[in-house]
Amino acid sequence: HFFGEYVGVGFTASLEDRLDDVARGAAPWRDVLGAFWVPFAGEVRALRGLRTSRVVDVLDATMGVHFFGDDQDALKAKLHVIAATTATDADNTATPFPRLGFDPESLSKSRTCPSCGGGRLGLKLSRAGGFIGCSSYPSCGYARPLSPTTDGTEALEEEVRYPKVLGEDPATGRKVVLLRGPYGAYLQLEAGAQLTHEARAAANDAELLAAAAAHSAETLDIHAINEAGYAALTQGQETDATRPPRVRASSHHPPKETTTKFGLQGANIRAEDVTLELALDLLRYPMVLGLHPEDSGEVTMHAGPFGWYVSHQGFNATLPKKTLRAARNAAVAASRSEADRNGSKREAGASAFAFTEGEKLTLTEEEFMYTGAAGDDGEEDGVKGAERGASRTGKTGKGLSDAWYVGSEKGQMEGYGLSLEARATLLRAQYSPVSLEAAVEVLTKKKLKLAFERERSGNKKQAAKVPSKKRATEEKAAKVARVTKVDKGAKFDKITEAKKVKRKSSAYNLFCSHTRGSLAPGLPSTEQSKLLGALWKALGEEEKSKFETVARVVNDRREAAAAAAAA
DNA sequence: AGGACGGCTCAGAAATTCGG
DNA sequence: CCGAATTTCTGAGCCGTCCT
Repeated sequence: HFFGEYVGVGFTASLEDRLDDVARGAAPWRDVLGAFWVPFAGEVRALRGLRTSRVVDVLDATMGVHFFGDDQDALKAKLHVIAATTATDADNTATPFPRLGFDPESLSKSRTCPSCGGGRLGLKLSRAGGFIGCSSYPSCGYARPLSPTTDGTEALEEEVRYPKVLGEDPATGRKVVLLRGPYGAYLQLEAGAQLTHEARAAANDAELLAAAAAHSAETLDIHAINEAGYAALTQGQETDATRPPRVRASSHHPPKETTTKFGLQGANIRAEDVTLELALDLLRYPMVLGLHPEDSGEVTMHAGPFGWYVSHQGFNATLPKKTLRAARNAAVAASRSEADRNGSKREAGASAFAFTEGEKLTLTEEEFMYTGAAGDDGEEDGVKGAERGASRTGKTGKGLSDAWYVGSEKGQMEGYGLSLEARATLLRAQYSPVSLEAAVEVLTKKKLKLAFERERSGNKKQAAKVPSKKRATEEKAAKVARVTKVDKGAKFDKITEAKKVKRKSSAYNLFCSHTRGSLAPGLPSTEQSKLLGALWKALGEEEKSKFETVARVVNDRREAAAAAAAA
């Protein structure tokens, strides 16, 4: 519409012909390029005032048939409006190319905004590119990606509309919202209305009651504590062990009203899977797990862009998958036993989650859903497996998109998935906090590992300085043995285990370390190896026997040192 | 299978940047 | 200032080549 001539097939073909003329020497290149450039530059100048919004309008009109299924009549009507206003634009130099006003009624039905019902959908442009948005923006925030839909209805239902209000935190009444930031979806716990003094006092009293109950078996009257004073009540209670927790007046520390955020990307959660319950679970992080037994410093659990980790005194350690899985299973087991105690019906899905990958299990009717993942036989997704007469027993595993399923023994992914409710319960359990003990273990392990590495690199430097290489390796072996005694980490173990039993040095090995230094500096290691191999072969028997003698001595001493260290 | 070597990739975590 | 994304830095682990 703006450069019609230049995108035409004929234009390209004729320009190619003329360029061929230039190549043959039949036409001067200045004339050919000039014939193209002069009018082209003029058109570019003329369109300098063109607004992006106008281009978007025209794209909206012409592409509407693909995005919204606009009918041909609607398209014709719009093009008519474009033609009419283009003429007006040319005369109007003060405000060139004003925004087009399409007649919304001329547009197809699927243009109606599914969110507000009043606005019309259209092509919009953001920093990140094109998208489909509502004409009532900003009062209506509906948006969806630019993708062609045949009937529009199916795609719209799956779409998450931002901001999405998930609900309220029942404890505080603060709003829980799913938002979309520059880097993806994130959860936000809004700064709620300031609590009244009475509400704060009640909350504080409840907190104190809980603390008191945890400390002593007998229930304390919290109001009596406030009136009579802490000191009077604790008279006669001498030791730290019997002293109840410190009591502070409620009005002294009003709760902080800050918004809390949680990014979904790092936790690898899909926005459409987030329920209010899961959101509240996630917004508890960073969470205080407890106090470190050594120094009583807080141990906290966080979600970073790289995954879950625990922190203590500024020292971080990533939580291994094994630890997270253990936390999940513990949480599920706890909810199960609680349900059993209450005599109530077991929470749907709970029984399905107290498993580890590869375990055989039988699903209940509620948990079970046929997903039809394999062998498309025309069966509709979501049909209950029982209705299809399928077995509800199989091995658990993780399929595409990390969705849990129960499949046949051979893992053919017959597709006996978990119901949506069961899936939601599993998701929640997945983000259970780890125990303080587990966190401390992870932290301690990493500290030991770091200490081990520091010592090892320290020895390396020492070995470079001190001429006696043998002494350095002996020290290293001794330290490795020491660390191995206190730690049994997976990868860490591999290192220590490998180093503990030191392989014997061959005469060739000694020759290599002796000669390597005199090779040309900067020679690649593989080339060094080739050269050393050739040199070793070329070495006379007498020379070789010298290295063999040294090797015997070195190995004997190493053996003696290892025996001493073991004793 | 494993030791030696430097270079390389990968992953974890700290440091920095971004946006409201 | 805060939380999240991106960049930067560091160490682990692998590669390939020789011989035992």
